[in-house]
Amino acid sequence: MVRPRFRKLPAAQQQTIVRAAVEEFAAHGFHDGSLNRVIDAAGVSKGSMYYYFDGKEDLYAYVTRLEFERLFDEVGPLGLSTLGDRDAFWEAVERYYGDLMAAFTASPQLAALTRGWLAAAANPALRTAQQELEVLTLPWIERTLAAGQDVGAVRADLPSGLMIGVVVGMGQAMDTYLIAEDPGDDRRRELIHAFVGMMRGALQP
Amino acid sequence: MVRPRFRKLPAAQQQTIVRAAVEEFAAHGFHDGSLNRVIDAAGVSKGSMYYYFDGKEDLYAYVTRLEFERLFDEVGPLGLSTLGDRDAFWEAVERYYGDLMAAFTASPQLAALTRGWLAAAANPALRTAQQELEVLTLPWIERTLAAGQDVGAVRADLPSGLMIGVVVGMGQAMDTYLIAEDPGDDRRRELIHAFVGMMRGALQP
DNA sequence: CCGCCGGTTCGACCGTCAGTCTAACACCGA
DNA sequence: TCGGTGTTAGACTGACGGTCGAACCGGCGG
Repeated sequence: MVRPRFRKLPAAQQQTIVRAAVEEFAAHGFHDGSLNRVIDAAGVSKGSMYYYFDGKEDLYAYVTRLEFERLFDEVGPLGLSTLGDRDAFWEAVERYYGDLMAAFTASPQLAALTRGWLAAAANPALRTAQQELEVLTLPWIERTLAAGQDVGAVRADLPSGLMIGVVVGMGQAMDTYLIAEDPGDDRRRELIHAFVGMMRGALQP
Repeated sequence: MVRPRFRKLPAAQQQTIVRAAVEEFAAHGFHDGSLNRVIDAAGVSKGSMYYYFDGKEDLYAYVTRLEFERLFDEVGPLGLSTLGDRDAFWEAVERYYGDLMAAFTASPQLAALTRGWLAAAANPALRTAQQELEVLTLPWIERTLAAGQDVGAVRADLPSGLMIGVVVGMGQAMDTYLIAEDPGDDRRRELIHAFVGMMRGALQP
């Protein structure tokens, strides 16, 4: 866990460190990202870095969480309360997914960080960082699925753990495809529509 | 690429090295697996190892491919020619998936290696190993999807690259779930049935 | 028998990594 | 001025993947 000392640092210095770390991890992922390079880039000594953070994984979890929170703040919540029927639910999901993808294309660095996170999340070396971030994302997915079940848009006969896994796996595939192909706006909308259609096919009762 | 010299070694010594590498990578994955430990366990010098293989990634790709080929040989092909209608196609897929999962539970080491491979496949550091193995698996998935399209069981309005990605992503989620939960035989059959149902919902026209 | 040569084996060595540890520093109240 | 506390610096450790030149070995020509 990030030490409270770090939060007491002048905002500018916090920003310098966080920015250097985000840049490094977005460019090289967790494994190939170098803590030593972050230290050099941020102009801080190794001793200080270890005085602020428990280690590389801690720093990674911290900055990734920071960026994800920024993303979720920016995109805003999925308006779950106003949903009446199944179609409305899936339309809301599609809109939301489109917003997320737009945020990713607007910030390639965030997209790279997310891709790296998805790629590395299964690695046991990141177990604690993973748990820290899952606390942020999984309940969100779970709530969304539950809302879909409330309006009869999502099947309720399977363990939610399995459905969450499938949703994450499909989303990861879609993200990778969209980032790799980088289609125009129209084509992207089209692909997202088809993709949410696939998700609907997989999840509806 | 593995050097031809390695194949000229006495079979026993090849096996010693391959076995040590499989053990190491199955236990720790690619990143956290140590080439030095493989070298120690196999009782071969570092110079010789680098005389046989280009490096760690090369060794990993080689032994993983070996294990996958063994798996595919064991499970055998999906009988595509005899398929008449959609239901028969999806039943064949379900049978095949069940066989794969049975092979995994029979050989936890192979399951661990596969899991590690799926987890690490997205990492750019493994690009060449990834391509080497995709040559083995992707055409197989592609052919299966094409056979499904022939009998009208799989939609034909999406790029196959996207569908392959989605299938792999869903499969990965299912594998992870099954390995983590380790249900009994009946429950596993049940879950696989539901899972293939989800896949069908996602892929059918 | 020697000398040589290509294929093979060996392990010391290199740069880099994440992480540890101790000495020094800055500030503050007594 | 002195001790104490919070902070910074960077030398150091062991392990990593990878490189390299020396040594070794079997066979062949002289």
